[in-house]
Amino acid sequence: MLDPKYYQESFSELEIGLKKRGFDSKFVSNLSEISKTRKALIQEAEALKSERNQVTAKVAELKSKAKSDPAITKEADAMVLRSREIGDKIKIADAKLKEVEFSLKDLALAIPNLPQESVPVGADLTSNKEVRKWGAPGKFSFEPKDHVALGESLRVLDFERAGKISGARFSLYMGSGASLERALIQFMLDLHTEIHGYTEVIPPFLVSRESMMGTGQLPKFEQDLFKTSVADRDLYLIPTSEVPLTNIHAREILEPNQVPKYFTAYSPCFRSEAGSYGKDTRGLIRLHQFQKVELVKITNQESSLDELEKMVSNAEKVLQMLELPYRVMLLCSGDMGFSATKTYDLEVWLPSSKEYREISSCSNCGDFQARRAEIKYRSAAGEKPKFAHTLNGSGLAVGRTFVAILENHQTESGEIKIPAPLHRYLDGKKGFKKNGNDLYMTRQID
RNA sequence: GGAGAGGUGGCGGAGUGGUCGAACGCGCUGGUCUUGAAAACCAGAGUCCCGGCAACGGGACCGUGAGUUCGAAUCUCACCCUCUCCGCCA
Repeated sequence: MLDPKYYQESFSELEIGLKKRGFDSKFVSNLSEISKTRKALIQEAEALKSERNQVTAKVAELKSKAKSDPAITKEADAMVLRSREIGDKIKIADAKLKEVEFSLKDLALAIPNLPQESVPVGADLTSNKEVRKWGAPGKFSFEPKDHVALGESLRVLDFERAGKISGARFSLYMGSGASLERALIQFMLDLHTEIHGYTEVIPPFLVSRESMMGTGQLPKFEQDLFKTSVADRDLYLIPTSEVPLTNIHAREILEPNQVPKYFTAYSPCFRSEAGSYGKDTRGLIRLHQFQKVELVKITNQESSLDELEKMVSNAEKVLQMLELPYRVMLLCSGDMGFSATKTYDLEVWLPSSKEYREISSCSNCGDFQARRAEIKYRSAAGEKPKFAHTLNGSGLAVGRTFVAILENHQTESGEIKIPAPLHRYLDGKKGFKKNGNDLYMTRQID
């Protein structure tokens, strides 16, 4: 949610910002109209309430000294009648106000965050800017296979049987494949907690509608989510653990020494992928359920841009240690998610398709989510609370990291060379073989 | 699933129809005293909204929502949450 001052005072600013995100100006004029109506109704209702409060106080005073004095009793009765009249008017005014506030809130919740100054303006991904590149795509003396071919021949991925169990867009990791996925999770969590200073969390994977509102998945993107309705309860499967992590401090005021907060969590993520029929139907790239290690920060208003840079480098560190070539993209205004004010994507090199694919997305949401979820902090003891800034990023998408490792570290014989930082998690495990200082994932017998 | 108890300010805890944004205690902030600290004493301090350059004025908020009433923290109803006991369960 944006600062209401945008649609109460700074219409032009809002209009410019929303235009960058592809909204037309009719929306803004509608918003400012309703906002004016709201203010007028508040003033009307509050004037009435003020009057009633005065009358009511008078009634109390008269009654306390009335005893059986008929003159005073009569005056009090008159006051009661007057108050009743005002009360009726208040009811009408409040009802009107409530209606207007509902429609205002509806509109306000549908407005995306505005892009930060440094964000390039553009309608789609063609306007994204490459910020830097790390590593060079590997040279293969043979035709590199894609992860599906590799995974199936190694007997570590089984999409056919996953389909039998749950339908399209699900995966089954078997044996050393499952071990590798779990090792990646462990490696990422250890790196972020031990080196980067994040606190590990195991959050709920089902969340309330309110939490989804807080981070901006709802009300606009209901069709992207899986919902469960059991015993009169509506819960949503998390599309990312950004949702529970960011909501940890919802409706709280954090004290000065509590900010910034760094959280990391492993979680499965559930997405309906409605509207992406026919896109990435093969392999682990786009699934209804995938694993992710998430990074979330709750910061003060001054440092969030710096914190975003740090978060990006935290995610980059994972790719560097796993020796996976990647590039960093600064997303343009039209390609950013709903809640973001600035987003960097990390894209990893996939030799089979000879392209960079998104493996992490790190966003600064400014105070956009904090307004929705009511996350505040004091910059010093006794200071007025301010809205915090929230950031989130993948650190990394585990399934896609699995893909990148298979594809980038494959050998001619179809085995996978395991990067050194993963050895401590996999050395000696079934399905892996040692050769000198190197460790390889080998073909399994099924 | 069955039975019961309860949700009040940062915390503890009063308040059962009017002057209650809410006693009291702790904690917090500022001051006096002190070489400094502690103690003692004095003062202050919530959040949101509306108007105002501001000082300030007004409105709302005692789990949430509706209702009764001239007037609700207090009465009624619904919902949510927490806790205790029994049952079941990883």
